[in-house]
Amino acid sequence: MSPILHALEHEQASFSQMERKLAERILSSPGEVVHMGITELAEQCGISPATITRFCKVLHFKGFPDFKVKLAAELAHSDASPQEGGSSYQDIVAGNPLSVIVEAMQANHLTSIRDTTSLLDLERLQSAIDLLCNARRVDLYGMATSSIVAQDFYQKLIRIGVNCTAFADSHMQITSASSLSKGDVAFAVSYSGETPETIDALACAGASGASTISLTSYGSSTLATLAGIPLFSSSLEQGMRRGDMASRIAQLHIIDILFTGMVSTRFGDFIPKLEQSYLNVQHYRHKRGGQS
Amino acid sequence: MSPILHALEHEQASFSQMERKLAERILSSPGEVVHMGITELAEQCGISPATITRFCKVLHFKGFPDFKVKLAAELAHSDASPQEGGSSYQDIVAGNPLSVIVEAMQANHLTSIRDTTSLLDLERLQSAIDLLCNARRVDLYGMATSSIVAQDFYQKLIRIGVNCTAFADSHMQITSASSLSKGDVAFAVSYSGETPETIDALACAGASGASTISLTSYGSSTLATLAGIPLFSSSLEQGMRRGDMASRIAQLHIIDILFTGMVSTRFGDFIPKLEQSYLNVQHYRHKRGGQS
DNA sequence: CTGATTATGAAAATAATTTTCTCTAATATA
DNA sequence: TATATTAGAGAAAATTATTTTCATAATCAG
Repeated sequence: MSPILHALEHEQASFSQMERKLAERILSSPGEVVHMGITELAEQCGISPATITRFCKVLHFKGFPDFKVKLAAELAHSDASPQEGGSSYQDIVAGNPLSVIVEAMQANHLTSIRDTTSLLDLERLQSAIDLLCNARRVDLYGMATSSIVAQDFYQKLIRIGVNCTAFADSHMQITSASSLSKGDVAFAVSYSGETPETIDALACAGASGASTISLTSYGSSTLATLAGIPLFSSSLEQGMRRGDMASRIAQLHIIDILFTGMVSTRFGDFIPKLEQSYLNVQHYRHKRGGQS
Repeated sequence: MSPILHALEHEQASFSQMERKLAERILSSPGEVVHMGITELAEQCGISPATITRFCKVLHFKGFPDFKVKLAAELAHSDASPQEGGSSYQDIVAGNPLSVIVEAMQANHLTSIRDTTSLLDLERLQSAIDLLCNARRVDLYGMATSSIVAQDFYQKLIRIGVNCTAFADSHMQITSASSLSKGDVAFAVSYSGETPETIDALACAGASGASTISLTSYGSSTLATLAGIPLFSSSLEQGMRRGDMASRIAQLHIIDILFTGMVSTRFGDFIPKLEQSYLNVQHYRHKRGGQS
C-alpha cells in the first residue's frame, strides 16, 4: 500500500476525532477523493474545509491540492502491482459505487491476464501456431460469448490471407467441419468447454481428419479432452452473473499471442499482407466523396 | 509512455502555436507541471491561463486540475513497471521467440488496462450508465475491429432485456439512426475515432434527437467531439501492424465496467433477467437428445 | 480587399483554498 | 469548585486559482 494511505491507517492514534473521520473517508475510497474539491470532501465527512487544509499541512503537504496530486500518483503505483493476495477476483454486487466497480474490474482483468500467461505452455502454443501457419483452411467455432472470440480471431486471420471462416450457426459449423481434411485446422472456443454445439463441431472436424485446437477455461472439460492441442485461459470467475467477462479478456489475450506468434513466424509472408489490407481500407476511404 | 503524453506528442499537428508551446513545456518535464498552478505554467510558456484551460477542455479533461491529477497518475504508472519489459508498450518484430512475444503481449495488455482505468472520468461514466439504463432503445455502431466490441456489448445488453441492436452494415446503421428519437441512445465504437461510417451514424442519431456516446482511443477525434458523452480507452499502439490488439482489450474493459455499472444500478430489474437468460440456455441444452 | 472565422489575452466572474479569528470544550491549576 | 489555559474546530474573510466572457488581432476564403 502507498505510504500516504499507510500513514493514514497506522497513525490514527495521533489524529483528532475530526481528522479520523477524514482519514477514514479517504481510506474508504481514495480514488474518489482524488477527484473531489475540498468543500465536497468536507461535506461528506461532516467537517469544515479548514480542518482538511490543516490536516494536509500536518502530513507535510503544501496544501490540499498538493495532497491530491501526490495521492493520485501513489494510487497509480499501488494498483499497478496488486501483489497482495495473488489472484484476487472480486465479486460485484448491488449498489456498489462506481469507483468500487472500476477497481474490482481492473483487478479482475489484470489478474486474469497474469494468471492466463502463467498457465501457458509455450511448446503447445508453438505447435498451435505452426499448425495455424501451415493450414490449408481454418475453421473457427464458438457460440454466444465465445463467438465473439472466434470472430475476433477471424478478423485477424483474414488480414494475413489465411483461408478461414467463423460460424456462429451450429448447423453451418457441422456442415463446414465435415468438409475438412488433413492439413486443415479446426479451432474451437468455449468458456466452459461443455458447449454441445461446439463439441460436436470439433469432434466432427477431428473425424474428418483436421487438426484440432481448443481454447477453454482451465480445468478438465469435454472440449479440451477432445482437442489435439488444448489451450487454456484462467478460470476463476463464477460465470453466470459476471457474464464471463474476465475469461473473454483472457481468451482474447491468447488469441493475440497466437496471432502475433504467427506473424512473427512468417514475417515475410504476413506483414506485407497486413499492410496491404490496412492501406486498402485507407485508400477506399479517401475515395469516398460524401456519406452513405 | 502515458497516453496523455503520447497524445501531446503525436497530435501536435492539430494544435495551434500557443498550444504547441504548452505541449512542449509539459513534455519537457511533466513531473514539474503536475505541481504547478495554472498561472505559473502560463507564465513559463508565455501564454495566458485561459489558453491552458481551453487546451485541457480540448483534451477532454474537466479542467486544469483534473488534467493534473490524471497526469500525475499516469506518470506514476510509467515508472512503476520497470520489471515487466521496460517501457510499457513493446513492439513485436520478426522472429521473436515466443517467450518474448508472450511477455510483450502481457505487458501491453496490462498497461493498456491500467492506463484506461486511470483515464476514466467517473462522472461521465455514470452519466453514460444512467442514459443506457433508461434508454428506450439502444443502437450500437462499429466497423471492423470495433464491431467486435459493439457485438460484445450487444450480447450483454440483450441478456438484461435492453432493447438494442448492433449493426456492422453502414447502410443499416444510418437507417436505424434516422429512426431514433429523444430517450434513445446511440453508442459508437471506433479505435481511431475517424471511421467515416461510424461518424455518420452517430451524427445522424444525434440529429434525430438521441443521446450519443462514443468510445474511442484517447485523443481528440471527430467521433469524440461529436458525442454527447465521449469515453476513452488508452491509445499507445501504432495501429496498423498490431491490429489494435491492446485497444480492443481496453475497450472491452470499459464495456465491462459500463455493463456492471448498469446491473449494479438496477440490480433488482436486471439480475433476475440475467439469471433467467442463463437458466434458459441451460434448460434448452438439457432437453437436447443428441447432436445438433 | 472584405467579411467571416478562429485564436488569443485581458479582465471579470466564479470557484476553490487558505488564513484569521472566534468560540467551545477539555484539562490543568489554584 | 472556580478559573485559567489550551487545543480543536468552524465561520467567515482573505487570498489565490481557475474559468468564462468579451474584445481584439490574426488568418483565411472568396
